[in-house]
Amino acid sequence: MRFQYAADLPITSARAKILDMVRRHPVVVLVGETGSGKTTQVPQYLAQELLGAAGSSGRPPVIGVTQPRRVAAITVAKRVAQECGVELGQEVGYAVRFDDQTSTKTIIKYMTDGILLREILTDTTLSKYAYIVLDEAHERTLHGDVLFGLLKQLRQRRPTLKVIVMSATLDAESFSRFWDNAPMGYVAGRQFPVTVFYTVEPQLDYVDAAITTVLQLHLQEGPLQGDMLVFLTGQEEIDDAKKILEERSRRLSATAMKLKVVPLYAALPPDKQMLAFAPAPPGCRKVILSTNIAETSVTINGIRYVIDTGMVKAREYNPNTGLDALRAVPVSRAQARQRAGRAGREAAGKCFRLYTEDSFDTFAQHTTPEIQRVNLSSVVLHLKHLEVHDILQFPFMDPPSKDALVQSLETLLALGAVDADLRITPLGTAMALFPLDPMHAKALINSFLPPFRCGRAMAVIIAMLSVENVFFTPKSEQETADAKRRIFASPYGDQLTLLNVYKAYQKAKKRRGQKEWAQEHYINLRSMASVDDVLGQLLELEPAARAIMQKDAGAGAAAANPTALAGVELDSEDLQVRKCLTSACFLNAAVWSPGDRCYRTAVGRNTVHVHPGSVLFQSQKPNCVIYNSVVHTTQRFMRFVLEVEERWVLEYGRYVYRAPDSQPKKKRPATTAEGSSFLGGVKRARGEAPP
DNA sequence: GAGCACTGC
Repeated sequence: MRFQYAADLPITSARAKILDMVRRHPVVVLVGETGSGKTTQVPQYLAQELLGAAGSSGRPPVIGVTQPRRVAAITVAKRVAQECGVELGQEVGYAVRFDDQTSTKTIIKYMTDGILLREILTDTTLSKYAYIVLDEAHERTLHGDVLFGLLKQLRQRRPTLKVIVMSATLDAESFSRFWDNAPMGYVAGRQFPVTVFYTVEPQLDYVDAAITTVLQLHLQEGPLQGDMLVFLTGQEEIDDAKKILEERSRRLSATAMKLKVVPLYAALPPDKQMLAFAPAPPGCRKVILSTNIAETSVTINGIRYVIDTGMVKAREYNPNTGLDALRAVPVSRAQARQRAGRAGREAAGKCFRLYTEDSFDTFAQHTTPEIQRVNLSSVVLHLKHLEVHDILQFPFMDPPSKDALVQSLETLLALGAVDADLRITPLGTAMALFPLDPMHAKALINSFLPPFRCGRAMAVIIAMLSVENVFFTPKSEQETADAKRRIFASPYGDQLTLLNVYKAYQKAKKRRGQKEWAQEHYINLRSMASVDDVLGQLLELEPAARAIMQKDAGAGAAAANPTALAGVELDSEDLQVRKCLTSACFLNAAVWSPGDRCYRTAVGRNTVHVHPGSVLFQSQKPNCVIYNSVVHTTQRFMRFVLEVEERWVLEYGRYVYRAPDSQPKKKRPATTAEGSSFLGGVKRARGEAPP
């Protein structure tokens, strides 16, 4: 393994200082701006340090470098392997879900933070690692923040483990504080200057303002001076803006350079996404209309102008209702700076902010860390599995609200993943094996056990639910797409429809016609391929989960499932699937309220509607449904809805819906203030915890 | 009566 000093990178001059800090301190915070080369170079410096010190026999210790995104882990590993003159997967490798390119020789291992989190489940002290480098820590991803707390605890048990936290933003003091005042090092970046302009007046219609700005700029700025990147909030907005922009640019004088407008958002199929990266045809300026996917996830060459509407669609989770909201909100100042930076990757650029400087000052300093915006039941189950019993005392850098933590414990208790003492149960241990939401993990485990026995179908459904964008619907062909897909529709709802789609996909694959099949039915083939990957992983993990369950049953524990609804030997697959899903998703039940023509959630009595994308949107509304998720946009919509029997919900959820009149409770109880009726209620059921 | 930011295991 040879090393190249990459003398032209800003970080090279700081090498000695960085190594000195790492030698003298257990934890170091490195601040390196975009283009500093820290991601590729620091792990190489550490590798030299290790190889220099080694009188090694046997397996060398590993430098683990985490990244928030798969593409980053893969591309950086490739580049570093090349710089070191080694074959990828030997001394330098990467590991992401479904793709592990490492070997026993691997010294530098790039990986997603989620991979390291799962490795801790099987190697709780991360014994093979000498260094853990947490890159892009400023992004504050859910997995990254959980790793922060776990590594801080782990360092007490394994003081020899060294941690390097790398961040791109200057305010790294908060990281240093979290890590007991760890020393900070700075590495200059290589970023061209970006001149920022604000509007003088606030803009009422930012989409219109964006379109006007694009056209004005296009006419004012010299010919072929670079492409434009416009940040908007979502698919619909982008498609609308594209149409208007194309219309108006057609009316430009014949002498003006042409505009090529390209949309960019995650739901776009890969071939259409590629158009945003292709250079504009000669004599043409490219305008990319993008969601915040262009903020961090992808880099487009040739951008000299950024137009920032200052808005983003952000997810907010309400622990009191258990429901998600997706709303367009102002960006944070850090986000706005990140967007502006996109204009200065190759040369000096300009950024036009469609808001006043005064309003910029009112934006939040940073985007709220993800851990404060999501349902934590999966994270809490993971921590319980790692024997972190007192979740409220876990060292979160920015702790989630107590309500959110308590609510996730209630969910786990209702599912039977923890017992009345909030200790993980065998079922919980089995659930934690799966990279799934706890409800899905429980549905999958149940499906392989009597009386359900629909494991294969359930694994397919859960795999289909855990990938995005199975259906691709261009706005102009919406009716054709809907009609083509109607053949998959199940009268019971979306989960069984997804099963039908997968069965049709498999048939098409058998006759090697899946490409045509996908095209004809407006289905994203790449999503179907990831369904196959997920399905394979679930089926691979399942025997271990079943072994835990059977061992527990053998030890004299209660039967895995209530038997009151048994007799399913004669049930059809549809019926088995519906009962099995209810046995795990009973908290996500909603009942039709004929008076006000909407559904009410069983927990919390919130008003919800069937999502327009559901097969049940147009049909007559069943009395009782379970849903996969609720998202609050213009209204609260249930996504993926399935008709079930109300009595199944009451039976499987009897520890939750245990009111004397056997009606679902009126309101999700406030567990913190008023004596925790739900939690307390289940506690009274001690000794007969839910299955 | 009419809609889905972005990651990741």
